[in-house]
Amino acid sequence: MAGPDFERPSDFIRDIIKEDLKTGKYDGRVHTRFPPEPNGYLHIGHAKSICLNFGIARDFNGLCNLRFDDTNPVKEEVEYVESIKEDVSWLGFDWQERMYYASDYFEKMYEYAVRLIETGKAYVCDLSADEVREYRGTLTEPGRESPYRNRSVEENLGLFARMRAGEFPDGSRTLRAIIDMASGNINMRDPVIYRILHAEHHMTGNKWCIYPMYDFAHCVSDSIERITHSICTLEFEDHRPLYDWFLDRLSVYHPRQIEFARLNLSYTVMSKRKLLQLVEGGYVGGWDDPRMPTISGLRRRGYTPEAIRNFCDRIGVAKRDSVVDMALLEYCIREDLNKRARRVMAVLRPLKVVIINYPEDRTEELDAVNNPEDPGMGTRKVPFSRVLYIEREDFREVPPKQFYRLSPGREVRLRYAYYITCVGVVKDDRTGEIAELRCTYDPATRGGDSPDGRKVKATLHWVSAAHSMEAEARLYDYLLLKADPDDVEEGKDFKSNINPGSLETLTSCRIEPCLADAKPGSGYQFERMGYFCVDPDSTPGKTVFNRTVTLKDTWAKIEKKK
RNA sequence: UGGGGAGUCGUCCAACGGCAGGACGGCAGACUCUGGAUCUGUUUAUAGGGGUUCGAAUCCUCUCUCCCCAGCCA
Repeated sequence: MAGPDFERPSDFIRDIIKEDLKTGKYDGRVHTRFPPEPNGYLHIGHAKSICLNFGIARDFNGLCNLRFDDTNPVKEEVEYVESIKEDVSWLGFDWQERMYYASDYFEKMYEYAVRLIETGKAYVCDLSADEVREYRGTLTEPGRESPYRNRSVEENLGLFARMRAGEFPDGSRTLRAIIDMASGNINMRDPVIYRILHAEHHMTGNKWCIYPMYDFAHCVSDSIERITHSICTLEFEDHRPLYDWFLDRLSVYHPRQIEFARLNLSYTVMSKRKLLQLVEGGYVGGWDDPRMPTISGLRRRGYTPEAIRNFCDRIGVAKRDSVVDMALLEYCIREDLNKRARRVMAVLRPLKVVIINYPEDRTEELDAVNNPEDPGMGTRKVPFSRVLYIEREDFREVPPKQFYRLSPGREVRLRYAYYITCVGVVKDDRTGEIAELRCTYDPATRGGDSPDGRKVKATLHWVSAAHSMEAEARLYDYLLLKADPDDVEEGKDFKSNINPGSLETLTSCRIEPCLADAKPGSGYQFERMGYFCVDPDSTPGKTVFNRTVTLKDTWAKIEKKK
């Protein structure tokens, strides 16, 4: 895969790896892994981790595994496994034959747990969940040792085997590590290694009724796969001593855990819990709603893998909490689409224009450039006739200062067509709304240039009324009104910041005939309006477009300032 | 008030004892058959106090602020 189109800066993780390579720590190997739990959809924050892990493997000639961290059967489903696989490969990464499940290692993990018991490092505890909590102590007070902590190895072995055999109900017993109930690090206060869960697992079915906890399963999985650098997010920093403790007591291959700051993006939310609230509360249409920061949402919105990868390269990797500006994500997709998207004319809010000096029965085919950034994309023919549509916002009966589009008496250019001058405004008798514009055209300006060299200040996009097709456009705006969605009044939550105008649906758009063959997923630039892509909701009768992102709009900015 | 982390332009990331730099955003201008794109200029930062040093964002020290941890979740 091609790298970014700018020099990728190093980062503290790559620096560590370079150092390890220099000292021969892992015999020159670099092996990472992306370890999602299949309990939800991937989002842009996961993309950061995917790009980091797979990117490091690529940069250092190493390998990156895809591993499903599926140790909690009550939350995990195959549906999520499928969507995660789709999203990772859509992003452009390839785990080759190395797709694993933590559940692949359940037998090995059981053996390792037995070994811990045998070496006096683990015990079966009969305390209930509530009691364990009570015994754990608090952030400032040490915990107390469980009364079951001193059971004999034989008794522990017997009890653990019976846990596996299904002799005990859920929650009645756990296997715990013997570490230090007075540790300032609460993770070290005899953490649970196995719990009893009589639940069907998406991979192992009913084979198991005890399941390992994350801290145990994760380090063991990394060790089994001979991962060199186990990269995770900051909240696991406290867990590193435990990660190291297990592998040290087990005397097995020991990867190095490195933590980095997760991605936060302004004007959106990233936690699975909040995303789920948006879906279940009906605030969005689903996990792949184009307003969602999920990979599937971004894909449907028209984002490309290239743009997302480039974004992940640009945001960098560090250990400090941060919030990346949504404007950077938008910059990345504009940058990508500007180079590749075919230009096309589409009128979102049509205003009828009659060219009164143009023959009624005439149609011309005008040449239009498909992408000025890439001449190789060629040209196309656009039909022109007496009755046209232009964008309603491109006409003002009383033009404000700095508005230099169409108004009575003013001349503008219709892109690739002619100069036209507005000579009349027809209004609806009842509503007073502008129903139609009367214009004249200058036949000498065919193609859009005037032989006498006179200038016009504006160029408008347009479509021929008779030749254009109807389409629907869905215009998206930020899902949340505030850059920090959690900035709310006392007693309220982020949902009070939901943007009621995050979706505007336009059903009477008029599009150029060349869009007749537009396929779902394909992206276009609607000249002057933004980048759009075809939504899967499209039917043969009506194409539905999602606005991926607007173009930078200087006029909109001027108007907003007033 | 326990433990673990982190503080650099508005935002994100660099600088690893030697001129605080880049990107995005903002502002201004040039150019333009997209008020797009492109190009140019510009704005603004080392949390605070002490110390070491010829020289400190970087080393030491004290202080302050922010984040994470009390699931049989990951």
